[in-house]
Amino acid sequence: MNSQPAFGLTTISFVTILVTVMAANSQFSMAVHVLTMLASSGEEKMKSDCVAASVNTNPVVIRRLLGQLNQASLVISQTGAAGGTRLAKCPKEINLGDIYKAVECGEVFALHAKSPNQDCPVGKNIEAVLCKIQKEIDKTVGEKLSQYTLQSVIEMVEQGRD
Amino acid sequence: MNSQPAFGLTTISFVTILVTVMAANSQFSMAVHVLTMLASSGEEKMKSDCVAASVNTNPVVIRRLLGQLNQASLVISQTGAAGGTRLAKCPKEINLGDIYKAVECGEVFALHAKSPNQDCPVGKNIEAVLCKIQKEIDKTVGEKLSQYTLQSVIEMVEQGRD
DNA sequence: TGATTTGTATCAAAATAAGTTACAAAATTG
DNA sequence: CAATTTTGTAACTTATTTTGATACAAATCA
Repeated sequence: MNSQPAFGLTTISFVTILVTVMAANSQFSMAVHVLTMLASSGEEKMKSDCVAASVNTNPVVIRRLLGQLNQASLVISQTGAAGGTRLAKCPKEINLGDIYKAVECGEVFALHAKSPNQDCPVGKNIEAVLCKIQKEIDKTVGEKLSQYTLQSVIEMVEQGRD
Repeated sequence: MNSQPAFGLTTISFVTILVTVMAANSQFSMAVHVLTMLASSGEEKMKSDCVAASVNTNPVVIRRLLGQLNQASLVISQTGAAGGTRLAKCPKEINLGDIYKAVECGEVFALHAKSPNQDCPVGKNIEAVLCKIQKEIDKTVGEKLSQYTLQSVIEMVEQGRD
């Protein structure tokens, strides 16, 4: 009777290529923690076991994280006995923006899970608009995070000490 | 032999109080979509079925979302036959910062899942530091999002139309 | 050579997000 | 006022994402 018309159905195919990257959630926090630990150890290499004990997680979780930080050239690792990881640059030369980029798949909010109805004028165009906004917000977050160096984080951690 | 000392263990109890809030991920995107739909309908109330058809989801998902937007005084709903939802203010008076606040539990990155080791000088203090940074980043995101009004989103959606 | 440590694959578990069904309460319509 | 429609919510299921654990090869050192 007075029922509003639903839009026509659209069939959409997705081909999902799953690269098994490490998940991304509290990883930024963990990464900052890990790098702060490495900084506190100076030139000396740290083992994943020791870092894991501070972060309170499994050494493998730390090693996966270090893998990403390594790819971003923030740390240097060495295998074998007496192996371990140390910072690749000094704490003043690393900022939180670098870390965010290194670990995040990098979006503040997610776009629609399912594609909206393409037969609706709004549904057809909203995704592109949201995508544009998303990119801008992420850029803003990156810039803001870049204002903090790892050195400044270390100083804040030290001040908090009682 | 030369194994670095692990920090002592700390037992931490969690009491998780689960308020069944709607989850928070692509909800901001959905919320913007929903409000754009309502705006396009002007004074006239829209039904959750119709909005759901555009977003390509279940009407209940939309109603849950509308509940949050209602609490934030962004929309007005009416039950019963000939019921539905309309905007509570005009699109120029709603900005994306308002919407973000309304739907998000509101953090760009998560703090540690498990509390870090309190016997480690870094573990003991890193959370507070990250929390402070998190708050500042969220503030920045809110401010940036506030630069977009719903009206401006509508205009962008209209421009994308072919 | 033997011990140690990273790197990575694979599996398991937990947490989170999204979707569905069901139904009471509210409001309109005839 | 009875029938119909629509929101509001609870309860449940399913899917996806995130985290944690085990296992082991390759690298490195003493």
